[in-house]
Amino acid sequence: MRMRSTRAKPAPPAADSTAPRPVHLGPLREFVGYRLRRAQLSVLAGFELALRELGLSPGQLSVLMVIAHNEGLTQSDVCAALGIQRANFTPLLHDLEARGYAIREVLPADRRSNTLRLTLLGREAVARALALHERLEKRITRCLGATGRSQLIELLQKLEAL
Amino acid sequence: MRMRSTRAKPAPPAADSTAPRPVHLGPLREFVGYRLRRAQLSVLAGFELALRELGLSPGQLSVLMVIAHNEGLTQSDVCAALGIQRANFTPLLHDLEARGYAIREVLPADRRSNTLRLTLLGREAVARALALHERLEKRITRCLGATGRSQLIELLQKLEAL
DNA sequence: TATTGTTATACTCTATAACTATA
DNA sequence: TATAGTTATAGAGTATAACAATA
Repeated sequence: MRMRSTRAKPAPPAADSTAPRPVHLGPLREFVGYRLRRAQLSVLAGFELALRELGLSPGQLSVLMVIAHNEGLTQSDVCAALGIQRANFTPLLHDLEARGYAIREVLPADRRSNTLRLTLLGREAVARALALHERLEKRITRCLGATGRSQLIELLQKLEAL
Repeated sequence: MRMRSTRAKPAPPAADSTAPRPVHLGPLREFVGYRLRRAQLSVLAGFELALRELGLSPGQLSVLMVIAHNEGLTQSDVCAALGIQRANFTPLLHDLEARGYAIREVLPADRRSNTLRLTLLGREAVARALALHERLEKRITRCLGATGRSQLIELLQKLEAL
Protein backbone atom coordinates (compact mmCIF):
# COMPACT_ATOMS: atom_id res chain seq x y z
CA MET A 1 0.00 0.00 0.00
CA ARG A 2 1.35 3.34 -1.08
CA MET A 3 1.75 6.11 1.46
CA ARG A 4 0.11 9.52 0.88
CA SER A 5 -2.24 8.08 -1.73
CA THR A 6 -5.13 10.17 -3.02
CA ARG A 7 -7.39 8.40 -0.51
CA ALA A 8 -5.24 9.35 2.47
CA LYS A 9 -6.62 11.85 4.96
CA PRO A 10 -5.53 15.41 4.21
CA ALA A 11 -2.45 16.23 6.23
CA PRO A 12 -3.14 18.06 9.48
CA PRO A 13 -2.23 21.76 9.19
CA ALA A 14 1.43 21.26 10.08
CA ALA A 15 0.78 20.89 13.84
CA ASP A 16 -0.46 24.46 14.15
CA SER A 17 0.07 25.04 17.86
CA THR A 18 -2.17 28.13 17.85
CA ALA A 19 -5.17 26.20 16.45
CA PRO A 20 -7.89 25.38 19.00
CA ARG A 21 -7.68 21.76 20.01
CA PRO A 22 -10.78 19.73 19.12
CA VAL A 23 -12.63 18.69 22.25
CA HIS A 24 -15.05 15.85 22.96
CA LEU A 25 -18.03 16.90 25.04
CA GLY A 26 -19.22 13.39 25.78
CA PRO A 27 -22.83 13.13 27.02
CA LEU A 28 -22.81 16.90 27.58
CA ARG A 29 -23.50 17.14 23.85
CA GLU A 30 -27.04 15.92 24.52
CA PHE A 31 -27.78 17.72 27.75
CA VAL A 32 -30.86 19.80 26.99
CA GLY A 33 -29.78 22.32 29.62
CA TYR A 34 -26.35 22.75 28.04
CA ARG A 35 -27.79 23.17 24.54
CA LEU A 36 -30.35 25.64 25.88
CA ARG A 37 -27.69 27.77 27.54
CA ARG A 38 -25.46 27.90 24.47
CA ALA A 39 -28.37 28.65 22.14
CA GLN A 40 -29.69 31.32 24.46
CA LEU A 41 -26.30 33.02 24.51
CA SER A 42 -26.29 33.10 20.70
CA VAL A 43 -29.76 34.57 20.47
CA LEU A 44 -28.97 37.06 23.23
CA ALA A 45 -25.96 38.25 21.25
CA GLY A 46 -28.23 38.59 18.22
CA PHE A 47 -30.72 40.58 20.27
CA GLU A 48 -28.08 43.03 21.49
CA LEU A 49 -26.81 43.45 17.96
CA ALA A 50 -30.28 44.00 16.49
CA LEU A 51 -31.56 46.41 19.17
CA ARG A 52 -28.31 48.22 19.93
CA GLU A 53 -29.59 51.58 18.64
CA LEU A 54 -32.49 51.48 21.12
CA GLY A 55 -30.42 50.39 24.11
CA LEU A 56 -33.19 48.17 25.49
CA SER A 57 -32.40 44.96 27.31
CA PRO A 58 -34.56 41.88 26.69
CA GLY A 59 -36.11 42.34 30.12
CA GLN A 60 -36.94 45.97 29.50
CA LEU A 61 -38.52 45.23 26.14
CA SER A 62 -40.60 42.40 27.60
CA VAL A 63 -41.91 44.78 30.27
CA LEU A 64 -42.78 47.43 27.69
CA MET A 65 -44.60 44.87 25.59
CA VAL A 66 -46.62 43.51 28.50
CA ILE A 67 -47.67 47.03 29.50
CA ALA A 68 -48.50 47.85 25.88
CA HIS A 69 -50.84 44.88 25.64
CA ASN A 70 -52.37 45.26 29.12
CA GLU A 71 -52.52 48.93 30.04
CA GLY A 72 -53.59 49.39 33.62
CA LEU A 73 -51.77 46.36 35.06
CA THR A 74 -50.11 46.79 38.44
CA GLN A 75 -46.39 46.27 38.96
CA SER A 76 -47.06 42.97 40.72
CA ASP A 77 -49.10 41.77 37.75
CA VAL A 78 -46.24 42.44 35.36
CA CYS A 79 -43.77 40.75 37.71
CA ALA A 80 -45.94 37.65 38.00
CA ALA A 81 -46.41 37.45 34.23
CA LEU A 82 -42.70 37.74 33.45
CA GLY A 83 -41.20 35.98 36.47
CA ILE A 84 -39.43 39.08 37.78
CA GLN A 85 -38.94 39.78 41.50
CA ARG A 86 -40.86 42.87 42.59
CA ALA A 87 -37.69 44.16 44.24
CA ASN A 88 -35.79 43.98 40.95
CA PHE A 89 -38.67 45.43 39.01
CA THR A 90 -38.60 48.79 40.78
CA PRO A 91 -35.33 50.13 39.34
CA LEU A 92 -36.07 48.60 35.94
CA LEU A 93 -39.42 50.39 35.78
CA HIS A 94 -37.99 53.66 37.11
CA ASP A 95 -35.51 53.59 34.25
CA LEU A 96 -38.31 53.15 31.72
CA GLU A 97 -40.10 56.06 33.41
CA ALA A 98 -36.95 58.20 33.31
CA ARG A 99 -36.71 57.58 29.56
CA GLY A 100 -40.26 58.83 29.19
CA TYR A 101 -41.58 55.44 28.02
CA ALA A 102 -43.87 54.47 30.94
CA ILE A 103 -46.03 56.14 33.59
CA ARG A 104 -46.80 54.93 37.11
CA GLU A 105 -50.07 56.07 38.67
CA VAL A 106 -51.51 55.25 42.06
CA LEU A 107 -54.62 53.12 41.68
CA PRO A 108 -57.45 54.99 43.47
CA ALA A 109 -59.28 51.77 44.37
CA ASP A 110 -56.17 50.51 46.22
CA ARG A 111 -53.65 53.19 46.95
CA ARG A 112 -50.92 50.61 47.59
CA SER A 113 -50.89 49.61 43.91
CA ASN A 114 -49.47 51.40 40.91
CA THR A 115 -51.18 51.21 37.56
CA LEU A 116 -48.90 51.20 34.50
CA ARG A 117 -49.29 52.58 31.01
CA LEU A 118 -47.07 53.66 28.13
CA THR A 119 -46.54 57.17 26.88
CA LEU A 120 -46.77 57.93 23.19
CA LEU A 121 -42.97 57.85 23.16
CA GLY A 122 -43.11 54.44 24.81
CA ARG A 123 -45.49 53.08 22.19
CA GLU A 124 -43.21 54.43 19.47
CA ALA A 125 -40.22 52.74 21.10
CA VAL A 126 -42.08 49.42 21.20
CA ALA A 127 -43.02 49.77 17.54
CA ARG A 128 -39.40 50.53 16.63
CA ALA A 129 -38.14 47.66 18.77
CA LEU A 130 -40.56 45.24 17.16
CA ALA A 131 -39.38 46.27 13.70
CA LEU A 132 -35.73 45.77 14.69
CA HIS A 133 -36.50 42.52 16.48
CA GLU A 134 -38.24 41.22 13.37
CA ARG A 135 -34.85 41.13 11.67
CA LEU A 136 -33.53 38.85 14.38
CA GLU A 137 -36.46 36.47 14.00
CA LYS A 138 -35.87 36.46 10.24
CA ARG A 139 -32.25 35.50 10.87
CA ILE A 140 -33.46 32.70 13.13
CA THR A 141 -35.91 31.55 10.48
CA ARG A 142 -33.10 31.44 7.90
CA CYS A 143 -31.15 29.32 10.39
CA LEU A 144 -33.89 26.86 11.36
CA GLY A 145 -36.45 27.08 8.58
CA ALA A 146 -39.97 28.37 9.23
CA THR A 147 -41.26 25.03 10.44
CA GLY A 148 -38.15 24.47 12.53
CA ARG A 149 -38.68 27.80 14.24
CA SER A 150 -42.34 26.99 14.95
CA GLN A 151 -41.40 23.58 16.31
CA LEU A 152 -38.76 25.15 18.52
CA ILE A 153 -41.19 27.69 19.99
CA GLU A 154 -43.71 24.97 20.72
CA LEU A 155 -41.12 22.69 22.34
CA LEU A 156 -39.74 25.53 24.46
CA GLN A 157 -43.23 26.46 25.59
CA LYS A 158 -43.86 22.89 26.71
CA LEU A 159 -40.54 22.89 28.53
CA GLU A 160 -41.51 25.92 30.61
CA ALA A 161 -44.06 23.74 32.36
CA LEU A 162 -41.46 21.10 33.24
CA MET B 1 -82.72 33.08 25.80
CA ARG B 2 -82.39 31.84 29.35
CA MET B 3 -79.63 33.18 31.58
CA ARG B 4 -77.22 30.79 33.35
CA SER B 5 -78.16 27.91 31.05
CA THR B 6 -76.18 24.68 31.16
CA ARG B 7 -74.15 25.92 28.19
CA ALA B 8 -73.13 29.16 29.88
CA LYS B 9 -69.51 29.66 30.81
CA PRO B 10 -68.72 28.69 34.42
CA ALA B 11 -68.97 31.78 36.58
CA PRO B 12 -65.63 33.45 37.31
CA PRO B 13 -64.49 32.73 40.89
CA ALA B 14 -66.44 35.61 42.49
CA ALA B 15 -63.96 38.34 41.46
CA ASP B 16 -61.12 36.83 43.52
CA SER B 17 -58.95 39.89 44.04
CA THR B 18 -55.98 37.72 45.10
CA ALA B 19 -56.00 35.70 41.85
CA PRO B 20 -53.23 36.58 39.39
CA ARG B 21 -54.65 38.65 36.57
CA PRO B 22 -54.37 36.98 33.14
CA VAL B 23 -51.92 38.84 30.95
CA HIS B 24 -51.50 39.08 27.19
CA LEU B 25 -47.91 38.83 26.01
CA GLY B 26 -48.57 39.98 22.46
CA PRO B 27 -45.80 39.17 19.96
CA LEU B 28 -43.51 38.38 22.89
CA ARG B 29 -45.23 34.99 22.94
CA GLU B 30 -43.35 34.11 19.76
CA PHE B 31 -39.99 35.67 20.50
CA VAL B 32 -37.53 32.79 20.30
CA GLY B 33 -35.28 34.60 22.76
CA TYR B 34 -38.06 35.00 25.31
CA ARG B 35 -39.12 31.37 25.05
CA LEU B 36 -35.48 30.28 25.31
CA ARG B 37 -34.96 32.26 28.48
CA ARG B 38 -38.09 30.96 30.17
CA ALA B 39 -37.38 27.36 29.16
CA GLN B 40 -33.79 27.64 30.29
CA LEU B 41 -34.90 28.87 33.70
CA SER B 42 -37.19 25.85 34.05
CA VAL B 43 -34.49 23.39 33.10
CA LEU B 44 -31.98 25.16 35.35
CA ALA B 45 -34.38 24.78 38.28
CA GLY B 46 -34.70 21.10 37.37
CA PHE B 47 -30.93 20.77 37.29
CA GLU B 48 -30.51 22.29 40.73
CA LEU B 49 -33.20 20.03 42.09
CA ALA B 50 -31.73 16.90 40.53
CA LEU B 51 -28.09 17.55 41.46
CA ARG B 52 -28.65 19.26 44.81
CA GLU B 53 -26.92 16.48 46.77
CA LEU B 54 -23.72 16.96 44.75
CA GLY B 55 -23.71 20.74 44.94
CA LEU B 56 -22.34 21.12 41.40
CA SER B 57 -23.36 24.03 39.20
CA PRO B 58 -24.04 23.40 35.50
CA GLY B 59 -20.77 25.15 34.68
CA GLN B 60 -18.77 23.04 37.10
CA LEU B 61 -20.27 19.81 35.80
CA SER B 62 -19.59 20.81 32.19
CA VAL B 63 -15.94 21.44 33.07
CA LEU B 64 -15.63 18.07 34.84
CA MET B 65 -17.15 16.31 31.84
CA VAL B 66 -14.87 18.00 29.35
CA ILE B 67 -11.81 17.09 31.41
CA ALA B 68 -13.10 13.53 31.83
CA HIS B 69 -13.38 13.08 28.07
CA ASN B 70 -10.15 14.91 27.20
CA GLU B 71 -7.60 14.33 29.92
CA GLY B 72 -4.53 16.46 29.39
CA LEU B 73 -6.29 19.52 28.01
CA THR B 74 -5.01 22.92 29.10
CA GLN B 75 -7.15 25.46 30.91
CA SER B 76 -7.38 27.56 27.76
CA ASP B 77 -8.59 24.55 25.79
CA VAL B 78 -11.43 23.96 28.24
CA CYS B 79 -12.33 27.64 28.22
CA ALA B 80 -12.45 27.74 24.42
CA ALA B 81 -14.59 24.61 24.26
CA LEU B 82 -17.15 25.85 26.79
CA GLY B 83 -17.10 29.58 26.10
CA ILE B 84 -15.74 30.51 29.52
CA GLN B 85 -13.38 33.46 30.08
CA ARG B 86 -9.97 32.31 31.30
CA ALA B 87 -10.18 34.85 34.11
CA ASN B 88 -13.43 33.33 35.36
CA PHE B 89 -12.16 29.80 34.91
CA THR B 90 -9.39 30.14 37.47
CA PRO B 91 -11.54 30.27 40.63
CA LEU B 92 -13.98 27.71 39.23
CA LEU B 93 -11.15 25.25 38.63
CA HIS B 94 -9.52 25.95 41.98
CA ASP B 95 -12.80 25.04 43.64
CA LEU B 96 -12.89 21.71 41.78
CA GLU B 97 -9.31 21.16 42.86
CA ALA B 98 -10.14 22.02 46.49
CA ARG B 99 -12.89 19.40 46.40
CA GLY B 100 -10.35 16.85 45.26
CA TYR B 101 -12.01 16.35 41.86
CA ALA B 102 -9.36 17.77 39.52
CA ILE B 103 -5.60 18.18 39.31
CA ARG B 104 -3.58 20.94 37.64
CA GLU B 105 -0.11 20.07 36.43
CA VAL B 106 2.41 22.25 34.65
CA LEU B 107 2.93 21.02 31.09
CA PRO B 108 6.70 20.34 30.70
CA ALA B 109 6.66 21.12 26.98
CA ASP B 110 5.26 24.61 27.70
CA ARG B 111 5.63 25.64 31.30
CA ARG B 112 3.06 28.43 30.89
CA SER B 113 0.26 25.89 30.43
CA ASN B 114 -1.48 23.68 32.94
CA THR B 115 -2.62 20.22 32.00
CA LEU B 116 -5.85 19.00 33.60
CA ARG B 117 -7.07 15.61 34.70
CA LEU B 118 -9.58 14.14 37.12
CA THR B 119 -8.85 12.27 40.31
CA LEU B 120 -10.59 8.99 41.04
CA LEU B 121 -12.92 10.99 43.29
CA GLY B 122 -13.60 13.34 40.39
CA ARG B 123 -14.46 10.48 38.05
CA GLU B 124 -16.80 9.08 40.70
CA ALA B 125 -18.46 12.47 41.07
CA VAL B 126 -18.99 12.68 37.31
CA ALA B 127 -20.51 9.19 37.27
CA ARG B 128 -22.83 10.10 40.14
CA ALA B 129 -23.75 13.40 38.49
CA LEU B 130 -24.54 11.65 35.21
CA ALA B 131 -26.84 9.21 36.99
CA LEU B 132 -28.68 12.05 38.75
CA HIS B 133 -28.80 14.10 35.58
CA GLU B 134 -30.32 11.19 33.72
CA ARG B 135 -33.45 11.65 35.84
CA LEU B 136 -33.75 15.22 34.64
CA GLU B 137 -33.45 14.17 31.01
CA LYS B 138 -36.11 11.51 31.62
CA ARG B 139 -38.40 14.21 33.03
CA ILE B 140 -37.74 16.28 29.91
CA THR B 141 -38.49 13.29 27.69
CA ARG B 142 -41.79 12.76 29.50
CA CYS B 143 -42.55 16.42 28.85
CA LEU B 144 -41.57 16.59 25.17
CA GLY B 145 -41.64 12.99 23.98
CA ALA B 146 -38.47 11.24 22.83
CA THR B 147 -38.67 12.62 19.30
CA GLY B 148 -39.56 16.07 20.62
CA ARG B 149 -36.46 16.04 22.79
CA SER B 150 -34.25 14.97 19.87
CA GLN B 151 -35.75 17.65 17.65
CA LEU B 152 -35.18 20.25 20.34
CA ILE B 153 -31.51 19.33 20.74
CA GLU B 154 -30.97 19.48 17.01
CA LEU B 155 -32.71 22.85 16.68
CA LEU B 156 -30.77 24.30 19.60
CA GLN B 157 -27.51 23.09 18.12
CA LYS B 158 -28.31 24.82 14.84
CA LEU B 159 -29.19 27.97 16.73
CA GLU B 160 -25.77 28.12 18.38
CA ALA B 161 -24.29 28.90 14.96
CA LEU B 162 -26.70 31.81 14.39
C1' DT C 1 6.61 40.58 21.34
C1' DA C 2 2.96 37.14 22.40
C1' DT C 3 0.61 33.73 25.36
C1' DT C 4 -0.94 31.21 29.91
C1' DG C 5 -2.72 31.63 34.03
C1' DT C 6 -3.80 34.92 37.53
C1' DT C 7 -5.67 38.94 40.14
C1' DA C 8 -8.59 42.74 40.64
C1' DT C 9 -12.54 44.90 39.33
C1' DA C 10 -17.05 46.02 37.55
C1' DC C 11 -21.44 45.26 35.66
C1' DT C 12 -25.65 42.64 35.10
C1' DC C 13 -29.16 39.35 36.98
C1' DT C 14 -31.12 37.41 40.47
C1' DA C 15 -32.57 36.43 45.43
C1' DT C 16 -33.87 37.74 50.34
C1' DA C 17 -34.99 40.50 54.21
C1' DA C 18 -36.79 44.54 56.10
C1' DC C 19 -39.09 48.87 55.75
C1' DT C 20 -43.47 52.24 54.47
C1' DA C 21 -47.92 53.03 53.40
C1' DT C 22 -51.87 51.31 52.70
C1' DA C 23 -55.68 47.77 53.29
C1' DT D 1 -52.54 41.00 60.03
C1' DA D 2 -51.49 41.08 55.13
C1' DT D 3 -50.16 43.21 50.69
C1' DA D 4 -47.73 46.65 47.12
C1' DG D 5 -43.95 48.95 46.34
C1' DT D 6 -39.41 50.17 47.92
C1' DT D 7 -34.62 49.91 49.70
C1' DA D 8 -30.45 47.67 50.78
C1' DT D 9 -27.68 43.94 50.16
C1' DA D 10 -25.62 39.70 48.70
C1' DG D 11 -24.62 36.15 45.45
C1' DA D 12 -24.06 34.25 40.94
C1' DG D 13 -22.35 34.87 36.09
C1' DT D 14 -19.82 37.40 32.96
C1' DA D 15 -16.56 41.03 30.98
C1' DT D 16 -12.07 43.77 30.69
C1' DA D 17 -7.45 45.31 31.98
C1' DA D 18 -3.12 44.48 33.87
C1' DC D 19 0.46 41.59 35.82
C1' DA D 20 4.22 37.59 36.31
C1' DA D 21 6.13 33.71 34.23
C1' DT D 22 7.25 31.69 30.09
C1' DA D 23 7.78 31.23 25.10
